Amino acid sequence: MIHTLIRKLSTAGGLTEADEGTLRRVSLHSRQVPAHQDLTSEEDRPENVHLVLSGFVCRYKILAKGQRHITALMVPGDFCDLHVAILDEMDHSLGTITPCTVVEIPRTTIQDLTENHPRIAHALWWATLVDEAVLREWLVSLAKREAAERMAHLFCELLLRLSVVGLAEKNGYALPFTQLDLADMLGLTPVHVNRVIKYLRSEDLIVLKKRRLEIPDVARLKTFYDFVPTYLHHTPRAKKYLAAPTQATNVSPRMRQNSTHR
Amino acid sequence: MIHTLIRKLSTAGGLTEADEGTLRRVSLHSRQVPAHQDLTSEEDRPENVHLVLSGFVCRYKILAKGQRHITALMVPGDFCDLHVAILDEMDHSLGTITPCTVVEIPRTTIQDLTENHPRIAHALWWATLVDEAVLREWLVSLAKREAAERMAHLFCELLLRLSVVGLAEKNGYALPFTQLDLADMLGLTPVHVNRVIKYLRSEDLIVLKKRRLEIPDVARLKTFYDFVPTYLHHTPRAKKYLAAPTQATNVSPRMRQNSTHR
DNA sequence: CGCCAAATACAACATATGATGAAGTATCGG
DNA sequence: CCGATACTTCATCATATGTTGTATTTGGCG
Repeated sequence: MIHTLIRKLSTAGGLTEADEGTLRRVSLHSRQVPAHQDLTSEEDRPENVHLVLSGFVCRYKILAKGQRHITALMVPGDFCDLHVAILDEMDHSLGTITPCTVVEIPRTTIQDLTENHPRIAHALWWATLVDEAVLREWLVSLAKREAAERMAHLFCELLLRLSVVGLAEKNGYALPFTQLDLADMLGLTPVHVNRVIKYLRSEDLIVLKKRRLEIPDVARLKTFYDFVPTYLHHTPRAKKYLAAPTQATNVSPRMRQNSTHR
Repeated sequence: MIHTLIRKLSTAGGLTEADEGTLRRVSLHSRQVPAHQDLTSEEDRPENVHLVLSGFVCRYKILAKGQRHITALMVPGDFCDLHVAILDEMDHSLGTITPCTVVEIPRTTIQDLTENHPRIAHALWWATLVDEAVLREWLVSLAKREAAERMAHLFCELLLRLSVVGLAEKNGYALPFTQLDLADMLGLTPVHVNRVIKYLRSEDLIVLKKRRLEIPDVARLKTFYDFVPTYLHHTPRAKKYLAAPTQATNVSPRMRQNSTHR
């Protein structure tokens, strides 16, 4: 189970076997959390860091009008809040989307890791920065990509991230989100999410049923929706999945944009 | 000049006079950079960290279609890339918006600071986390706030951030952006930025001329556009500026939204 | 098995924002 | 002081996405 963390951090660079042992030891005691439950909520001052071993966790904010927006997605192997202990209060919440297995690691343990295990410290730093890079990419998506592009982009990102921890096959993976969850990630209405899914299906760009996503031609999806995975900062090991585009067949121009300025 | 950094970091918590001296020494050698010039660009592997002493710097990405999106704004006292040395390559660029005074600090110096000056290290961590919090807030803005709200939110944020470093008066500050710059931050068209400015003016919410912004009634703007500054994690010292809402007068419903779901 | 709640699907209409183009108005170097 | 360039302003039209409401399907659970 903990393999996910180790697999992920290994892509960052060298961990020794001793390091891996340390990580295993630190995350022995996990607990199950049901779906739709908060791990921490706004204005908490959390003492523990959360590591996801299985399931999906999201970081979200609730606006004045009661709308939820999901600012980040944590998959197995991801830390949720490696950092936040430094700030006085949380400015967001963490909640499960699916049932999850989660490890709670005391701040002091993290401090020990960063002070006495330089390679682990470096790997944790790396993970934090990648998270931030993903956040920036989501920002750009919201700002400049239209709905279909945004959704395709998310699907490609997840394919890569899940591949790294062994949770995706060559062109498919379990996607346990409701359309409302997707709406709250993509900044769309549930209705429009439905429309876009319908469109992507009609173009044979995705097959989505029973909470499982298949991408028949990854390169095609990637090419047409401008997915450039550098921001994920993964090493070649993961790159084999979303490889160079084959020459792609065409996608009808509707639901795509070729405007010069947006 | 360097006071801006010290003022900002002091809001995070205690720096001793020795710490301040250290910071001053580290940032002695600044250089002038003209407007519209890159400090680093994508795919660089930068060796120096940039600290802004005067002027505005932005972090931006260029999309496949040539569009620019600005993901972050650095004002005097802000570091641009405290971190990025850990990743293999930059996934974005840094460019000046106005002429700037910038200090380039070698990575090794930063390492020394974080290893041998615990209070400074803590303050730098804090600054990094606040930057990330701002990024999340921008994400939410793009996802759920309509154009006018988004712009008002940005103006409020800048009032606070600039106040902290002594670059804003009680309800105004220099705003040296073109409408195109604003468009690239807010994820809007320049045309629409113009429309929104026109609207905010017509409601007497802002006075914007000669690259200077005045906010006649800060509380009113803040209230009607749902600005909650906790995400900036400023201590009471700064809070005096955007204080509790007085009872606010009304804003016409056009250009505002009261939908339940977006 | 069958019920109930939740999730999906779809249609019709409303609107915020984008696209384009063109006319004013600053700004700045020479 | 001039012209060139960039910026602002505005009008018109186009469209992606939101809104509302309802029907259908799915899935968990007694």
